[in-house]
Amino acid sequence: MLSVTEKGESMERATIYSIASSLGISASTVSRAFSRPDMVKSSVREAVLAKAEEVGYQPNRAARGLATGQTGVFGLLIPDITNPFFPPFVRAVQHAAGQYDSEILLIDSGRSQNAEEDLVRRIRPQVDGLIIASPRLPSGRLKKLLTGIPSVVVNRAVRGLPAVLCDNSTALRQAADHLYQLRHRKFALLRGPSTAWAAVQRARAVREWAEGRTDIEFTELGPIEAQFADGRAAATGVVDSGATAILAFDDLMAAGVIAGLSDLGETVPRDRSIVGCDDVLLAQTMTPSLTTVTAPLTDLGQQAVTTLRAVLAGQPVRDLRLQGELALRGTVAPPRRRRR
Amino acid sequence: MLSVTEKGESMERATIYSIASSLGISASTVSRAFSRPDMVKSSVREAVLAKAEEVGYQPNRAARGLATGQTGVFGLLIPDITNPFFPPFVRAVQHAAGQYDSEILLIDSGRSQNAEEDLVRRIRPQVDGLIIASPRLPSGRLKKLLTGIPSVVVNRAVRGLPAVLCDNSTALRQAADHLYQLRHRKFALLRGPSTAWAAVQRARAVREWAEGRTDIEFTELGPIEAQFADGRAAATGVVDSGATAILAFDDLMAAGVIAGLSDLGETVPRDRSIVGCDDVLLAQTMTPSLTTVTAPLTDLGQQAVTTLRAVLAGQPVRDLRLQGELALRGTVAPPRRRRR
DNA sequence: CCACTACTTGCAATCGCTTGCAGACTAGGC
DNA sequence: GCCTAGTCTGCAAGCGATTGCAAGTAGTGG
Repeated sequence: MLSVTEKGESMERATIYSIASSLGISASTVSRAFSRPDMVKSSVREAVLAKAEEVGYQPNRAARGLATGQTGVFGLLIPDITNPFFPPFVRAVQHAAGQYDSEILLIDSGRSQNAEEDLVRRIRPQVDGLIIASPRLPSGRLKKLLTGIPSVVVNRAVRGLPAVLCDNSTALRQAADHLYQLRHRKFALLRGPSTAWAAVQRARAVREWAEGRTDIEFTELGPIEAQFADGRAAATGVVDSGATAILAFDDLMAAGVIAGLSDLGETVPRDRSIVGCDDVLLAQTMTPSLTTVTAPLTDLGQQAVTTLRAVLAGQPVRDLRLQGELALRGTVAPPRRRRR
Repeated sequence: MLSVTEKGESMERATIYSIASSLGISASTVSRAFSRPDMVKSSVREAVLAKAEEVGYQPNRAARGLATGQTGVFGLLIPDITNPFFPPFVRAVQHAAGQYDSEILLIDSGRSQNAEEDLVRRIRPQVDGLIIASPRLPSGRLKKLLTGIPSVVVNRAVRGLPAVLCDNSTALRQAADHLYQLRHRKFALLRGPSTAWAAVQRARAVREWAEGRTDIEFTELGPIEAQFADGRAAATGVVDSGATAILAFDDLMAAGVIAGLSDLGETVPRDRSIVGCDDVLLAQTMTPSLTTVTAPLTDLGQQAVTTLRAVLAGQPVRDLRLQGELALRGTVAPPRRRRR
């Protein structure tokens, strides 16, 4: 009789009640054995834990969530998982969250501002907090959207919102210096999308560098969407500008430009030099590999989680600014002597 | 007094009760207005919906989950989000799930078998079903792991588990034919990791193709991990084999081989031809672009969700087998006449 | 030997939504 | 005008955890 009951119970998902009754104690004690171990006599606690292990008990998150108002889930909103910038970041976030027994709800907005708004609203009630990477929304709308939900913004600075940023202006200037020292004098900057914060920052860094010198030609092209195809299409503009040194908004765009130049019969770095930004997988796997400015994607992800947890704990948080570094690789060379 | 109460309530998150009381009806009716609209008189339903809109009501998922046993979340387990094969797939899954008002819990196992087991166990209680892509676990363990949770396996066939597969054997043979017609006679096959189902399938397809002919040399190399670095390291083996036509397990490996060949002073496709598999972003963005066999990643993702829903609905499901296609691009050319 | 902490435990309410059941109300058929 | 069959609606009991409060136990000092 008893064995039947036991068997029947073990078929069902175990609950604190099933554990409690099989141990002859109350459910509250079982609950506390997990959530407030120090409140429970150690012998009892061990018995509970052992039993839980035995029957494969796992707390019901929905029930806990209902009682505590916490879901144990973080939302992660990114504009385009297909952009190789994000996968390493997503992985880092996921791993970091896992350390704290939290899971990640992944949302891809497809680079659409409206989707960003809709999706945030949709997942808001299901998550404890939100990590939103490279949002495209104007600051005002973004801020309004994010009020009421603990969140941290990655790769974008918005006054009043906790941020984790990547600052590559120094490295970008180093890249320009490097090209300059190789005797490049004609530079082209390919700007990224105007709604992308990083694009503005990077453009500014390079522009400031350029403004300091009188012995160079400097052309700005764009805004250009951070996609391969757009980069490829931009190649003609680069050729028209006569620039021999190209600073692309990101690696994907750089790869596009290289392809576009190839369409026009040119080879990198023989005919022109180019440097990208972010050091995505692409940059390392293309041949020749791409000279670029690295982004500490893994740190970025970890810090995003750390910061979000601080926000959730009500601790004061300061914006974090991680540095990119110049990675010298195969797409930069001295300019070719040109027929004139 | 009343206004104070109202204000206080509107500050809080709205519930079916707050809506019910402000409308003078019962909470059940409000609940039904959402979950079983046809059971509610249309005038009432509209009033409820209007009020809900007004106060920004969103059902509490935890509460619903507790009552129904459904979370509205699908788990998506992949071995390595960093592998460019997966992002488009993940996006497709996420979008498809969104259509049904479900979200995606993303988990990256880091290509570890043990992690696969641990992570599945960890998220199992939090999701309605599981989509598990390219699992590395042996069939037996996998099957046991997945009993009790509705799941669909992608890119791996396991008897008794619903699967969504990508069959590229035909396209792979076409690729081999194409190389043959260009007069290649020395082939190398770079096998993928032995725990990867796709690797076994692809190797078999190519091997069968090769076994049919007596006028070729055919070398198998591997197993090789599907990473850039491993492909790069494999280049020397390729050169040693003397093969001029290379069939790589996937695009990432192919890119690695190209880089490795470049290290050895060779150029693709001048010195050797190579074809990859999957048509990941990488394949399209490298210069020259990679001849490869496409994988219908978007369809794969959608079908995975469709299949999972069928499983959840208790409908019978049949394994789905989508076809890859040969994409001719820039890394294949006739073999160079070699000094002898 | 009793009162007084300090620990442990159990009771019971609560989180917000779903749903079986029963009652109320409406409308059509005779 | 009465009965029957629908339609709608509300009541109340869950779902499985958490947690404030009170009761019980034990250890300590007077």
